Amino acid sequence: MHETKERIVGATADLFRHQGYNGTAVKQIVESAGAPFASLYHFFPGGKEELGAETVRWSGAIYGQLLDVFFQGGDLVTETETFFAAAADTVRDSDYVEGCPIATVALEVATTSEVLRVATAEVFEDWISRAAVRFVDGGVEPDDARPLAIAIISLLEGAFVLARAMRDESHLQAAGAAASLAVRDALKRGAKARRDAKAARRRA
Amino acid sequence: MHETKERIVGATADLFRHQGYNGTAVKQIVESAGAPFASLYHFFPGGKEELGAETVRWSGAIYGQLLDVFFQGGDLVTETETFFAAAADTVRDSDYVEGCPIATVALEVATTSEVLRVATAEVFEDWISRAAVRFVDGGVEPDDARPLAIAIISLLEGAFVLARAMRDESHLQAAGAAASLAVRDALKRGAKARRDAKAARRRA
DNA sequence: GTCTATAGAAGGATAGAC
DNA sequence: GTCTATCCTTCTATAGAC
Repeated sequence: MHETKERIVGATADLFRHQGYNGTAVKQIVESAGAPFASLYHFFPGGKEELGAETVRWSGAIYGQLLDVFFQGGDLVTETETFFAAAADTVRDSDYVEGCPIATVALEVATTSEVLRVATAEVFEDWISRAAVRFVDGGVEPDDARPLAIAIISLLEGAFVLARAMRDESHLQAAGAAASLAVRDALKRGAKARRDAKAARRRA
Repeated sequence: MHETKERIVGATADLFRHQGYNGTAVKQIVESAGAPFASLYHFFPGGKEELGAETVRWSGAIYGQLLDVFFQGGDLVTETETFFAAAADTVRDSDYVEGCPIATVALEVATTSEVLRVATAEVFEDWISRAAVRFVDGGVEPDDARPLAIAIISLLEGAFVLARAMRDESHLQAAGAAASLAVRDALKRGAKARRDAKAARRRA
């Protein structure tokens, strides 16, 4: 990607995460990116909406990689707890400015811009299916993996809302405990399913 | 409350839930409320921000009553599942327009308006403590009640984000299942604590 | 690809009559 | 408390030179 274009997207991602889509002005973006105003419309002929969609997909991909960083096929329970602890640290250390780069925009545009809604939906779908794969690797039954991924991501997103509004990281800890419980439950079911399958094979 | 003022707040609440704070223009509000433009500044000398704060508190109180409707001291697990099922119905029946009236605004203003942030924080605190009381009534240990309430509300908020963005109610079902699990776990701990206390009394 | 300037619409807010 | 008109700012977007 062109250097200036990348700076613009990066600056936009920061601003979206802090203020959302409607709260971020195009002028503020180019200023923050140190980019010429005309460059924005050169790289994004579709204007703010096109830039917004690309930014959503870009930061969605960046954050999606975090799932790969935290879930590496070790103990799923520990990894889940570490994941939420890291989120708690981030939100606190940023003085409750940093949260999810997608959620604010997603809620703002869900009913007002189909282009942007689709972009946020694709990011969430990527996160969910990516997490589900990791969970299966970790011992969760395939049928349980997607609902579990949805629950984990919902807990994270919801806790970010509470934590940022109330300026209190403990919400992410409470959500992390619930996530840990959900993972343990899914692993228990996975272990039972494998035992049952083994017993069935023995009978056959 | 004065009739016109109430109409303005009600219309603002609808618009906030659908488009958020920054996405809603004051002109749109008075138009939607069928109210004279000047009335807005008569009732809310502080302008959009004051109106926004009052709207957040008003719809927060309305939605808080839903907790009392769904959690009436019956079986907590059933009540939790009914609560999430109702949320799923609402979001689907509204064609994924209706979600939480606070979350969008909360994320938008968390770092840009202290007045509005405090309003959203107070609503969330009300919801959490209100739910925690209900959970204790239902058999959850006092120390477990608040974290459980935070987890339940996080699940609901996060699932609303996913459901609206992806136009799929199943996320609320997955979140509801996790909520149900968390409640069952808390009830198990509550029952055990009561057994232990009983045994301790017997020994004494 | 970048510059300056500006159009044109929409935003929040106010004045002053009634 | 409500009416109409309007101010000023900010916003997105474009024009046209370089």
